Amino acid sequence: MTDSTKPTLLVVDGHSLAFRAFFALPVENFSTSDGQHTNAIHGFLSMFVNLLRDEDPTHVAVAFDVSRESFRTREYAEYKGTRAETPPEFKGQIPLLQECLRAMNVTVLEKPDFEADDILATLATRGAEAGWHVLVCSGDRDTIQLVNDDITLLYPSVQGVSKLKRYDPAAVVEKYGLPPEMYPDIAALVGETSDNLPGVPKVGEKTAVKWLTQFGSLDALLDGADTLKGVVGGNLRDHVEDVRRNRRLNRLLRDVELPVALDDLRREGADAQALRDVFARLEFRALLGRVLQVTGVPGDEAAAAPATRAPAASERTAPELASWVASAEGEIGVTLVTDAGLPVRIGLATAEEVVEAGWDDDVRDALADWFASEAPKAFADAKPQVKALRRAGVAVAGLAFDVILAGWLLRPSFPDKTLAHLVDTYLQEKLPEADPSQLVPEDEGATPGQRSWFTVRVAAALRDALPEGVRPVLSDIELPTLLALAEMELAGVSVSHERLSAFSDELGERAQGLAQEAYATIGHEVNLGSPKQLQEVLFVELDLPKTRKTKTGYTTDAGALSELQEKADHPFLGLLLAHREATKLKQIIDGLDAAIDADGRVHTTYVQTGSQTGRLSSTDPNLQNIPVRTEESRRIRAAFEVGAGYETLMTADYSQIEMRIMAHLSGDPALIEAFRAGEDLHRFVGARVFGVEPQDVSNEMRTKVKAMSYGLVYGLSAFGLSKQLRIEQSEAKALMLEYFARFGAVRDYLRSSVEKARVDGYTETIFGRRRPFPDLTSPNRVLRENAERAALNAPIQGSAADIMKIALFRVHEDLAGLRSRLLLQIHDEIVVEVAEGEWDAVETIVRGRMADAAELTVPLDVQVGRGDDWNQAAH
DNA sequence: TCCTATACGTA
DNA sequence: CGTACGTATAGGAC
Repeated sequence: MTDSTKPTLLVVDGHSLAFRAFFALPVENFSTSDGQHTNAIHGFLSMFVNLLRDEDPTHVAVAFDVSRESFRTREYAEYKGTRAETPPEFKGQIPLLQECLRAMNVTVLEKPDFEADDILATLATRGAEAGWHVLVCSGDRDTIQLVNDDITLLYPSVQGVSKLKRYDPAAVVEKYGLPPEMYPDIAALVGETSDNLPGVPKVGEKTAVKWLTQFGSLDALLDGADTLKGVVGGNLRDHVEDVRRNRRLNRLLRDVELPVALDDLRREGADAQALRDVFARLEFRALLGRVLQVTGVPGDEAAAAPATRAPAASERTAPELASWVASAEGEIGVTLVTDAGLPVRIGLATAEEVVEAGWDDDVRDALADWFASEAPKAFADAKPQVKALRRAGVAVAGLAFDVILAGWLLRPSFPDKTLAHLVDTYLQEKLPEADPSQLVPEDEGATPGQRSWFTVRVAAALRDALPEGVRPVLSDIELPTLLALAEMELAGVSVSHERLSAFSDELGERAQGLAQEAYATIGHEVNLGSPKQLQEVLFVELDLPKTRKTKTGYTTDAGALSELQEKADHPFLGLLLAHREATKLKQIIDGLDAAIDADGRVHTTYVQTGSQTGRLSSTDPNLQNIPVRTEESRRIRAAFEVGAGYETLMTADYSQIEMRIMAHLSGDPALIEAFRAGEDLHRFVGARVFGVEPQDVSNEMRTKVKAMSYGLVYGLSAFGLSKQLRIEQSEAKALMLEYFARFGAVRDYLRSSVEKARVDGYTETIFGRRRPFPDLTSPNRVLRENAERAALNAPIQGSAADIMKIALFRVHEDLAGLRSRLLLQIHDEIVVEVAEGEWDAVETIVRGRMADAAELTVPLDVQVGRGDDWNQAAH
């Protein structure tokens, strides 16, 4: 039927179809983990890819309304006046949808003062004039007027956006009894409630069609209105002007000036990288494949951007490498290929030249001095490479740049931390990567030397991209910290398998017993580790009161179970909680035990780019969440022992560092006084808030203000405070009011810091580390309020992280002449393994470097502990 | 074998 | 309806 030689143009009304999708898909099934709604985006894209697949257009455009205001509202202020306020959950999705479409390389059009349908009408008309097939996809009935032999309308049916009804001229005649160009005449007579265009009373589609058929045209009908009889005839005569106005307003403009020519709308392959990025943010997984399939321009490999051709790597001997690094100008990119943690090959590069060599003792000896020198070196993820060099006996200095760290500083929220991504983003080039699906790769990946070549060039681009104030965060905090972390990971911490396994066995037996007892109370066995099965037992079999809802039912978390015990105690609950506690501890112990290396030590990996605030994270295993709160759980910490050849462990932690930063940033005189006086913070605050003498602050008062103080840093609400303290919301509110009355500058600071972030688009720590917060201006309330709390916390948590990093690398540097060494960092605490006879020297260094890490208006208090194991050392 | 949801450990 | 993380398990999708 269709002439396949003709181009096919598809034009889509993005707004109206996304809006339909918004109501068609349940919002609770389509939102990201941080609360961004995505139902309209998902629904639209799903329909859109089906359209691309089924219709296979050669040219595509999607048009959007800019706002409600248009030339139509200027002519008739009530136009669309009855429409309810656009839901904010929908509004926020439009820019994201447009971002998706742009990533698909689909032309997105919008023009102030015009509606999307005018753009569709213009493009459709121009397409038809060019002799093309045109498909118009819109949820607005007014577009029926566009239908002719060349233009087909695809209109979403009542069932939803996935089913589109095709309107060609015959279909329009069949449905309305008149040709498409006369549809606006019908609409003008009947009126359009959704556009707030009243029609002629008592005139519906039937009457309108009858009249128009009878008179042949709307003009003829209006001219001959006098001849019509009855009430409806009178109504028409009374509303002639309304009809004329309706007809003027529902005529779509076909000559809107647009910044594109038809040829610009040619379909292109998607920008796969950009698409992956935005879909990752939207947490769309299944959709990615579908979109790539229809937009990938199958069979046309050239459509994918060709990988950048790096200079060929030149193989060098050890002496050649030594002279090459000695004579090379400027920064040298370094890439070390490692195997089992040891170097096997090295590639070096400047922006001009690439050299490589297999790693052997000669190469090591030839490069050792250069590595140990201040000669500037750039890496992509230096830490594992520095560790490999250290294992090979090579010292590293002159660490001038790490592109992965720099990329993270610029966009701490971005999950893809690879050189390939940075090459794409900052050089607009493609890093050659071997296709893992090819057995015999046609295009080889970049060699290590070539990766170094990309690294130095990305480093240059990132230096330009890093704001002035952020550069010192990289050079003066992150890079020195990296060297300290490499050594700490290599050192590891001695953990006693004996202590762990004894405890594990004990807990295993206890858990067994508790499980049996629990089964007895309900008369059958159940998997106590399965929330799903527990829900069945608790809320169906035992018919206990329902707890807080989750996606899949009702929560069985510890807090909810404790509350359940108060309401309707059942022996099963206590046994379940005890079982949970025992199995949780056992699980942590077994994981830790499995992580003990042949050297009897546990070597964690600190992920320097692992947080959005500047903190470190710790993995494989995570040593930053070893239990400490209960007496029993501290037996795990007791398994972390001083290693052979060392005298003791030292722990040093900052006390109340976040509140001190709060005092510094807010300049609150009362809070500053509290810290300068050096008394118990919560007692001091409690005295002020409750209007008593410090010695008269009761435990209850202290608990309350302590929760309040900590909560402040997280953006706690009266609701949250009341829940945590198990007090009435009104009491929590009163407590907050009293707190802020005494510490007003704290409130002022918190308010103004969020406001500043809203204006700037990011927050900043004391040392200039930034974190972007685009959601502070989101119309989506959940998203915006989440961003507000995170923005409140970021400068405080981030400044604390900065301070600890500065202290950490300075301690590391000062320990250089001693045998004692840093082992662990747990956010506000460090653990040092102290060698025989070095305690006093180490204590001086640690106390000094930690206290002096930052110059605040309040002192930084450091607590030091000593012991044979981590638990003892904590006291 | 993957991913998601739930639960829970730390600062 | 309190920020920042990592890990284990169950259970369903593939």
